[in-house]
Formats: sequence, structure tokens, C-alpha cells
Amino acid sequence: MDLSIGDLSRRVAVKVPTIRYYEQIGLLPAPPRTEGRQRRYGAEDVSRLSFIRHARDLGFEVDAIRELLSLSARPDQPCEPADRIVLRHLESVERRIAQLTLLRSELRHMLDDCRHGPVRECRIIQVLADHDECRHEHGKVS
Amino acid sequence: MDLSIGDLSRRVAVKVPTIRYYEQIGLLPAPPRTEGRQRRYGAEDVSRLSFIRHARDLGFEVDAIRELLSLSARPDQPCEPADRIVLRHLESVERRIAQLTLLRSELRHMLDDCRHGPVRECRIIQVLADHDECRHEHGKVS
DNA sequence: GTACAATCTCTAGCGACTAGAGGTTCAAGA
DNA sequence: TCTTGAACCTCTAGTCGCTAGAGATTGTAC
Ligand SMILES: [Zn+2]
Ligand SMILES: [Zn+2]
Ligand SMILES: [Zn+2]
Ligand SMILES: [Zn+2]
Repeated sequence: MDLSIGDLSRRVAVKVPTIRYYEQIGLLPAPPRTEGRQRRYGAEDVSRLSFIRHARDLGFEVDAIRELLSLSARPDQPCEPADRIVLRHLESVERRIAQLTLLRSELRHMLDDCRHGPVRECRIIQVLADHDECRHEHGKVS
Repeated sequence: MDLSIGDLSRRVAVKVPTIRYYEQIGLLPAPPRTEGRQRRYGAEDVSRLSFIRHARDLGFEVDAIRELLSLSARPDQPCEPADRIVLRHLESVERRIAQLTLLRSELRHMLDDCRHGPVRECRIIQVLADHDECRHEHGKVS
């Protein structure tokens, strides 16, 4: 196993510049290089990058992934810190779903109420101009 | 009505630097200035900024808001373009909710399956290392 | 040996702000 | 009227997680 950055990229489905970026921010270790200073990767890099990619796909932030990686390197430690990271993430996903659900309802109402006449009579424009016309206390969609 | 940028900020609950930023990107018109080059705003600015703020709270992007603002300045035109903007936004909110719902389920499973032992046995770490352990084809959470 | 795809480094851009430095103006109280 | 200091000004840079390009070098297949 002696993969170029392009090989690694295809294997793990992470773009080449992203791999270099992960190295730059210290998420991936700097790999050995060829004579001509091209990067060469091994099996360990494949699994580490797969882990990172999967965690990113699941919405974890880079700092959280950093902690999860360093935890998985200490297999005898209790896993509780990892659980707490996931729980925190789950809670933020739940908050986000709640916000977006309110938002969806608000947008549906706007569309339902619109009579498709001139802008002057358009409920969408009216609601946008005045939050009091809203059904919900949708917060800011952060 | 002759409001300083701070007055406007308090009235509409938009931070002062954000107001200047909106002017810079052409979302708010450049207001008249005092002798000492401080900005002074009127009633029209209050409603325009309220509109912007409400649309941002509802998750519209700045470009969409630009279009919505220019539509609301033509009250005799048909409102259909506004409706299409809202529909597009609603659809993206719905996609996002669907993604996040899958994600939530996946995270809950991870937490449920964890036996709170050493990292070596932690389901969370195992699942992160291998997407085949996942219940769902959660896509990338963009 | 040569062509050319892939790699390299470096810088800048995305969206929608936010923070800070360093300087100027306005307005209220003495 | 003068003084103080909060609020204002402009400009630059930072946030997050990449992505895109320029321009130079290297690896590899024919
Ligand atoms: Zn309408
Ligand atoms: Zn509202
Ligand atoms: Zn665990
Ligand atoms: Zn998965």
C-alpha cells in the first residue's frame, strides 16, 4: 500500500484539496514523501480519513472529530467523553429540526395564503414585511 | 425621524456592523450623512431593514432577499416570482429536515447501542469507523 | 525520450457576518 | 462654552470547512 493523494482521494471519496487541507489543520498526519516531495499514504491513513469523512457526513465539527480521533487512539479509556460529544451533537440536531419544522410550517402558510394576484396583495410580501403576521415565534434560523 | 445607526440598530434588532455590511453589499441604500459623515436613517430604512431581518430570520439568502425587495417595489406586477422563491426555499428546508431526521435517528442508535465501557467496545467509535455499521443511508449533512 | 496527467505550493474566494484597531464626531452635563 | 466619553467612522482580518485557480514540478506510460 503506497497511495498517491489521488489514489487516497478516490478510495475514500474525499477530494484532493480537502485531504491537503486536513493535513494543514492537523487532522491528518503529514505523510512521507517521494524524492520529488509527493505525498504517499498507507493503510492507516485510509482508515483515519474514512473515520473523518464519516464523522463529517454525520455533521460533526472538526474540533469534535479531533477529540473523537484522539479518544479512539486510547482504547482502554472509558468511552464516556465520546458519548458526550455525540449527545451534544444530537441535541443540536434536535434543536435544528425543531426550528426548521416551525419554519416549514411558516413557509407553507405563506404559500397557502397567497392568492397569486399582484404583489400589492401578496401575503408573502406582507408577512415578510411584518413578523406579527406570522403564525409562530420562529426564532432566527441560525 | 432621523435615526443614528445605533438607533436603527436598537429599533430593528440588527447589529450596527451588520447594517453597515448590508449597505456595503447593496441591500440597504447609502443613507444621507451629517456634516461629520455619520449616517442618518428615516422611516423607509426602518421598514426595509425590518423586511430584511425578517427574511433572514426565515432563512432566506441575501440574493433571494434582494429579489424579494425589488419585487415589493413593483406592487402592480404579479407576485408569482416571489412565490417561486418561497417555494424553492420551502423545498430546501424540507430536504434539510429529511436529512436531519435520518441523522437524528442514526445518532440515537449510536447512543442507545453504547454500553459505556472502554473505548475499544464503544459502538460510537465503531460506527464512525465504518459506515456499513450505520442503519441508514444518511447522505452528507451539507 | 517525450508527452501529459497528476502533483506541488501559495493565495484568494465562498456566505453572512463579527471583531478589533485607531481615529473622529456628537450630545449631555458642568 | 467647554469637556468628557459614548457612539460613530473606515479599514482589515477572522470565522468554518472547504474549493478554485495560477504557475511550477514530478511521475508514468508509451
Ligand atoms: Zn403571492
Ligand atoms: Zn415571522
Ligand atoms: Zn460509548
Ligand atoms: Zn454512516
